[in-house]
Amino acid sequence: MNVQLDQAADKKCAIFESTLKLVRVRGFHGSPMSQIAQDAGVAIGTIYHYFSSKDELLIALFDNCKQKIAKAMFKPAEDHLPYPDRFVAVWTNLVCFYIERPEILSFMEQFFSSPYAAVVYGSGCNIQMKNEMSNFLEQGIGKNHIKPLDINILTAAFMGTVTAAAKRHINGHYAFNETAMREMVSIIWDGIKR
Amino acid sequence: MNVQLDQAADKKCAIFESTLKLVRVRGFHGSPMSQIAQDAGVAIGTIYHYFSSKDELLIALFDNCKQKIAKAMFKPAEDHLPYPDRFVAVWTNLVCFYIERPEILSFMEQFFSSPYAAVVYGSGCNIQMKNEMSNFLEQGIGKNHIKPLDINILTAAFMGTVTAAAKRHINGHYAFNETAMREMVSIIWDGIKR
DNA sequence: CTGATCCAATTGAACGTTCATTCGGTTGGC
DNA sequence: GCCAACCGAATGAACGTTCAATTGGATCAG
Repeated sequence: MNVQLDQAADKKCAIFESTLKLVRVRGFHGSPMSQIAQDAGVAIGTIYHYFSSKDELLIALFDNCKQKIAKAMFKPAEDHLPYPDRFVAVWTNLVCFYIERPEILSFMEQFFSSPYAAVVYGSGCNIQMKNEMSNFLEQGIGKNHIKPLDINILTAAFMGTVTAAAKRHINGHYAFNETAMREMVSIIWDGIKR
Repeated sequence: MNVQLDQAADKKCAIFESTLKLVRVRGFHGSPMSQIAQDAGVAIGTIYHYFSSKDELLIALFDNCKQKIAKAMFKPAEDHLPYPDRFVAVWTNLVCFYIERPEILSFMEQFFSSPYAAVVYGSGCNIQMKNEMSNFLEQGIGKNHIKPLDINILTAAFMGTVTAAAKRHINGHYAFNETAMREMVSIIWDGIKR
């Protein structure tokens, strides 16, 4: 039973990874189910056993990525760092995660700037990540580390700089080493700190 | 002759606008040539008279958008504002432009996070916008208004905050009025100013 | 242990649809 | 009469999805 579940999880995982890989280089557009299946080493029918449609596969993959992102950002070991250090850590964690897994950044961006985004905005299913991020920033305001700006402004500044930095690194415009990342996170930290 | 050119320009323009409209709500994926033609009020064959393929249409549209963006950002009337004011103006101009024309933001984002981006990165065809933006920021460094950070870091911070703010406004998460925009541009300005 | 039964997991050929593109024909200004 | 602009039915390829058939592990009666 356990073995079966693991096999099923493995297959789902393989389908997810193949989808990420293909979507990054070919777009949603150029990633047919037939190629996803071939790349994942399963039959087309198997994908439809786990996901009722291509749309559902992409939405499930989106949820899966969201969880991975949240896990990569907030590490228990860093929970009790002084707030400014923790801010730098969380920002850097996310940039590093995106740099390590460019296909996830690409997928998330394509997803958000596509009609699928409506599915997510419409329902309340992105509450989890929003809350974790919002909580973190609100905590900073509450403890007087951050100016009392609207949470949306803070979130936009945070996420905007993260994705812009990661994209620039990935497309080869600029190598964001440790120094560059510290410089960049300093820009936003200097801008929002009390 | 002049009339003919105008008519041709009108048709190209109609095709561009229809493509933008459709791509925003349906994605590249769900924007068939047949629907673009119908929405633009031309025959499919007419599109192929102006563009040799769908790919070429999308790349031409990308270039067209890039020019519009550059024009919206840098207004001659603001050229001689004190640098800090001009910085705020340029940042705000771009956010406002994207908010007014969400289909252009959506198209650019989809374009950049799709395989088409490689076409653009590969050739040197985005030199113009890069230069205008780079010049502006380098000018700020040269005149001691901005910290001497790498131009890529500055550009990433600038563009990242712009797109994040515009996206948040467009998808209804938060209404970026004049006050909110000033608060947000202050974050990055405080972070990079000398 | 044996063999009967069951069903989730898996397969890929087949189906109908939709797409990008083509091309032979029409129009209208010069 | 010429040619660029324009048209849209026709074409063939590619796509998402279906489904009848197969496998193999789990369950259990005898």
